[in-house]
Amino acid sequence: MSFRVTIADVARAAGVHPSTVSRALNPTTRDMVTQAVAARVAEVADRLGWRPSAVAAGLRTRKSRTIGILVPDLVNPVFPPIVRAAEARLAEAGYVALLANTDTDAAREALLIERMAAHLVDGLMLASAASGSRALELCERLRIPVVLINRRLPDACVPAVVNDDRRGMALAVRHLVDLGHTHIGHIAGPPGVSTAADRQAGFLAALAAAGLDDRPAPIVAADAYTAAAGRLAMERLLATHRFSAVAVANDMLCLGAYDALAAAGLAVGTDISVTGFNDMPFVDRISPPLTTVRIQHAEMGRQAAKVLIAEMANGTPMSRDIVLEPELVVRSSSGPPAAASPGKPQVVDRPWRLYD
Amino acid sequence: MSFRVTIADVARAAGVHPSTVSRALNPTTRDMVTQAVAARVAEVADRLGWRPSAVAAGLRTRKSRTIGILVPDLVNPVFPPIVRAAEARLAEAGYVALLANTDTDAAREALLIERMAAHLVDGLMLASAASGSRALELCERLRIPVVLINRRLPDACVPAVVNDDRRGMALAVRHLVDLGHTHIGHIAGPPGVSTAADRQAGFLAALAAAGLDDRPAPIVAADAYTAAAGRLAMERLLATHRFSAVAVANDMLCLGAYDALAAAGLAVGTDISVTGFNDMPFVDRISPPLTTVRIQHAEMGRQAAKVLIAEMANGTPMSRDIVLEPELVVRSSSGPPAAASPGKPQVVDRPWRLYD
DNA sequence: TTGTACGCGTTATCAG
DNA sequence: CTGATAACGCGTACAA
Repeated sequence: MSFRVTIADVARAAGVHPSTVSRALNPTTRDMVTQAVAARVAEVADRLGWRPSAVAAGLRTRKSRTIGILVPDLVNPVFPPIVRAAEARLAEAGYVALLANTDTDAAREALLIERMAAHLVDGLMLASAASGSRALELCERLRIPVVLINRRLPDACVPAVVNDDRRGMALAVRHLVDLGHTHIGHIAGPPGVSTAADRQAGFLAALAAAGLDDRPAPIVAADAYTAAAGRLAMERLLATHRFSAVAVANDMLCLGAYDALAAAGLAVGTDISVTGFNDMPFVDRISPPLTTVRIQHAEMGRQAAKVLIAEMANGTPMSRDIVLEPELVVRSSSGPPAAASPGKPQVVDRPWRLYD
Repeated sequence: MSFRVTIADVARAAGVHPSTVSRALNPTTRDMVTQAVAARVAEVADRLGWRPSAVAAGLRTRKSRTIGILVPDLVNPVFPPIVRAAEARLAEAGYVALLANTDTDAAREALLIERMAAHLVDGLMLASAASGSRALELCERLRIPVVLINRRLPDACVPAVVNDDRRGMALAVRHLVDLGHTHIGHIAGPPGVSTAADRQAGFLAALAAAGLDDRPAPIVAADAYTAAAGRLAMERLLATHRFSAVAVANDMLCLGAYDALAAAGLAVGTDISVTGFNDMPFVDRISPPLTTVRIQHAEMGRQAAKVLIAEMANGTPMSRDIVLEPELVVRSSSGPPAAASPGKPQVVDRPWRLYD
């Protein structure tokens, strides 16, 4: 004997046909049935403890009220706030979230998408878009509505919820310029990722706007958005260039950059200024607290959910990306160039404490 | 026309009966058909691009190859590593993870469990167990295998994967004692949570073991495992007791405790020693780096997945909890009592810098 | 407004 | 070893 009570059980107990029960219990078709019947059916269903089977309904309707969320690595603190907000919004709308980590592995990503497709996800939120990925064509073939989070994809015709990365990085550079820095370096993100390209573009544009583009800017690209890559990048930057400030493409990279600077005996915020990007949780409590570009984590998750829900309703993807405005948060990792400190004379040719 | 290719399509193309296709394609029943048939069917299925429908299979088998993970709040950095590891292990076994945040709201928790039940989850990982929660009886009624993570529940007959919280806290206290502290306070976790009770018990036991139980220990319980609650708790502790060190029940609480100490003009690690619990990501980079009890985050997620998988296979819950051994990580937030510093004379009656 | 009949894609259970 | 048949639980044209 099964302990599951089905629509047929309710129908029997209420003395009506299963179809009627279905109509009475389904909010969208309730008005196809007499108020009286609806009430009685509802009462009986409740009494019997009936619970709709999302699986059976899904098989019939080809909709699972389920959406998948793919992140590269949940342990990266940028993602939890986004995922959390998205999940909350989706839950409100009656959806359940499937979560998976791709490890930025294209094969794994494809596998996960296939698996989620098998579970008939109604939509997919991709926070892991990279240029090499064939995720999008896969989703298109599978006819799964998609929304990109945090990253765009070149000439992709799927909606994306992103930050204004150019503007955000420009904010950081402008801040450094205002502090008096004239030799500003950049640690860029990994190639093939839109945030890396956009932030680097913003960096260069801001430098130009400040009239600081007379010489090539010191730029090193990190291999990945990890602390280890950040350390390596900063080490290379220190070994090959002179600068008094570095605008870094990502907070995670900053952690490694801090390590490299510490190892070189340089004090962050006084010897060398550092700015990050994301304002991920806890960078306000590291030492020194990081000046960074705050993105709207939660709003990003909410908007992504909203876009996806709309897309699933309309059946047609939104054409325009949603661009969120970033905001500069000034903390102690940035300050005036060392030689410009009160009491120290400004030396024109070499005004900064350097690693050489 | 539907773009979905079904078992019937494959059967037609391969010239066999749908049942045969099912058997040939299902790894567990493959040996019920001829090798030749299996191969041909597989080839045809592949050529046609057949993808199994987990939903249809689930309807029939009453198994969704899906498991739910409930956390209080994904933004709390303890959880991502656990969830990530669990998801990885589950994915290996072919499962998909449904993730949801309960906000430690019992009603919301119940709703989410019901919803997941509707999706026919094969199992549930609960990281949000609190004493008031009726989650467990709900799961039992719904006949959903459960594993508890990080927290136990009194007299619950479901398996749990937890830390040895008593031992962990004892490690921290012992460390403080070894440093020379004799007046050690405790900020406890919220009532009704097993980790709070166990860690407090460990604290008291360690104090007794050190012969420091001649007077009642300064203990304040926080309302929740949040930074805000930690700050409040530390403020109350400072206002009412004397101590040179505090063993705190949780890293999150420590963040707030740091704030309270800073506001009181006390330097963590020198004026007042602080130890945490969890070694959550980034507490090694806050200022000062936190001495804390490291739990095996990833292992906890892996074990939980393993237990659940076993439980689902056997149909019967494991009887014994899995207890993971914690480890003390000493950083700069703990040091000898201020008055014991080299050069400073030891004053018997009042050897600590205090907040009064 | 309600009942009839069937399909969604798969698998379990029989026969053969 | 393979084929036929019936379910799994629900939704929905269509008919009444």
